[in-house]
Amino acid sequence: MKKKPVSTKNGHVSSHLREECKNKGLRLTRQRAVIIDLLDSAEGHLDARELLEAARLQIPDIDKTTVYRTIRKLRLLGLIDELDLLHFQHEGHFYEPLRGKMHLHAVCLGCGLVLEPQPESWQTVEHEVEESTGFSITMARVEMGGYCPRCRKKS
Amino acid sequence: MKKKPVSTKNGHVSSHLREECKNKGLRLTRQRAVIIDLLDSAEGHLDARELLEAARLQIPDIDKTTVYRTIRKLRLLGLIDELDLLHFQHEGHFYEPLRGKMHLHAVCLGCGLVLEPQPESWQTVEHEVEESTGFSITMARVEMGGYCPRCRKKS
DNA sequence: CTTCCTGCAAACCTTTTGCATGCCT
DNA sequence: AGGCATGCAAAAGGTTTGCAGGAAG
Repeated sequence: MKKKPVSTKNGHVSSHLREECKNKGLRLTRQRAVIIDLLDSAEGHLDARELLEAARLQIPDIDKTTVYRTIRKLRLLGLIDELDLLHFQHEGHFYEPLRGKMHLHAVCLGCGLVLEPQPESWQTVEHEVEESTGFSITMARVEMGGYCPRCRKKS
Repeated sequence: MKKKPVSTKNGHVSSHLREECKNKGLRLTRQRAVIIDLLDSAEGHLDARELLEAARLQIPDIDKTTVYRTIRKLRLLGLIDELDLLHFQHEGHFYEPLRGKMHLHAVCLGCGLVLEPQPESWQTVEHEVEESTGFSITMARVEMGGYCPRCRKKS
């Protein structure tokens, strides 16, 4: 019954992240290639443990340390983003390739389904905040909790 | 991050959170009363450690376990919210009394300043998401990263 | 008086670090 | 060749759990 968060997004097969890494001068080892490809093609959101398990299928001896160090590098280069997904049934973090400045996740508190709509009206919110605070916003993470149509009917 | 638990108003005898606890049948012990009042009157955002230290000033022998257990109870009752504040220079969580359905925090990535504007346009985003996903949104957490006017000038 | 709460210690989980070896460029 | 990356072990937070004694209603 415990579902892990599921996303609707489809991963691209062509490795966008690999290119980025080369450009940024990151050494492309076998381990990194595998991790990068997993992130790039994952259907849902992966946490460190899942990433490790998936990588082990291809490199049985890969260590969690390598996973964490790779994640960190990619994060510092601004290539992936770290999510909490409201810590719904989960303590750690999830990772996904960074595709824009704003990330919105709508999490169903009933079943864990995760959708990623892109509301046009977001720009307005961002501008309004920049005006009222004087901040220059460089990134934003929006996590909404609620109930999907199916879970709403059950209750 | 230098948000210190500045509890300005001395312990109000009847706080909002205290009432809620009684209504929900939570036993009001000395330890809980202190923790609740700290959360209710805190100016910044408190994490578990700060909460413990502040509580120790009033109950020297209070244990971190009690703090965590109280936080959890309050969270499950929907009385407080748990924040990550983008994990800026910090791994753990922050807590604050739940005052509305949407919480927005703008974090300065230069100095850690946190503001909480309330953009009117938010409602539009929420409606747009509800329409496009079919979700019924019950809560939302928005965390923005950027640079405050002062930090922008330094660079 | 019963139930729920507390303190203490220890366990747990996720993430980081130190160090010697190994691999990419 | 040289420097960055890896694996292993161990540490470092943050948070939770087991248990016996204690307080709240």
